[in-house]
Amino acid sequence: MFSKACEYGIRAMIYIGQQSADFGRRVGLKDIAAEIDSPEAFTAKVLQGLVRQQLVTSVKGPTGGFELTPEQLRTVTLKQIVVAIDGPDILQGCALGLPQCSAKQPCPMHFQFLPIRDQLNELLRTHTIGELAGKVHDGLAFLKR
Amino acid sequence: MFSKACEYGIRAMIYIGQQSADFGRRVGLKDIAAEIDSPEAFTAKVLQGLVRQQLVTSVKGPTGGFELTPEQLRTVTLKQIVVAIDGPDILQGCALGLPQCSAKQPCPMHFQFLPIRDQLNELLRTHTIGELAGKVHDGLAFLKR
DNA sequence: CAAATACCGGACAAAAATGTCCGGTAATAA
DNA sequence: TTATTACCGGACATTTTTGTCCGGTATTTG
Repeated sequence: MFSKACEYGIRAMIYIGQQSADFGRRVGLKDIAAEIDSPEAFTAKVLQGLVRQQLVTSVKGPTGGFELTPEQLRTVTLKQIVVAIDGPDILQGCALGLPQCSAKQPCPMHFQFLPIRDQLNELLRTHTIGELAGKVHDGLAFLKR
Repeated sequence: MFSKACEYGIRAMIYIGQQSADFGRRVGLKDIAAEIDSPEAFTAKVLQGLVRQQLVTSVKGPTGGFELTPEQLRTVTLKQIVVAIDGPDILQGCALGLPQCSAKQPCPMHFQFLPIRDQLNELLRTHTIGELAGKVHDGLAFLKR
């Protein structure tokens, strides 16, 4: 479904979000990688990209690390993260890989897939990092194991 | 969503099915690759795997090629093809890549993703190659461009 | 200011996916 | 029987994804 990079990116963002929301605390790479069970250097690369797109904030030096501002917690959605890392293909590409697939020139699965993809779009569009972080805070969801 | 191998495999199967159903005609690799716009040698590899799993039938020599028996047309589903090529992960794996993700130990997206994945499962499980080939035959769907 | 910390960025490495080539084998047709 | 056809299988090549390493830079603390 999603690439490894995207899985790590989402998990990292939720963890950072949870720490920012609960304790107003920045978290370092080592901490993140340990908490979401991901390779540290690779996760760093993914987060660097998200920083460039301003979906998460980073601070260098001692006491530095990654954090989500209250606005980022409230406004950054799963969709933004997925598109930033994997591109828009999963949200709009043809299931059978046809370069041109539309209602006028559909692949054999087009009309069956459409509602499913629409729901996926809706799911990613309507869930913010802050909301998902809340579930982790409440012990209702987990980021590893 | 699906790998390239899987996209080619599904498209090839539908094309073979359409030719088998409409004309009782075997189709060769060159023909298939041209009709579904895929790399010939790579498509061969994918089909070889499907032959081994007996989802499609092949015959060597002159007048040889690939065909789908009436029974294969009626019984082979998209799900069988997808699982044969990409494995079962997309139908059961966690969206965030957690090795253990369940209702008891859910990832933050678990309960939102479940209905979408269930629908995908249902879609793949209930559509046969024969049915999809029929759409191509009727000019209601296409396999390239 | 100096030292330590932690992200940044680019180069590099390994693994997986994608794609190609070619000799071998089975089947058909003349 | 012999030549031809077309799939089979393995080796090989390329590209993409995944993952690592290390020096550079910005920031904080003493």
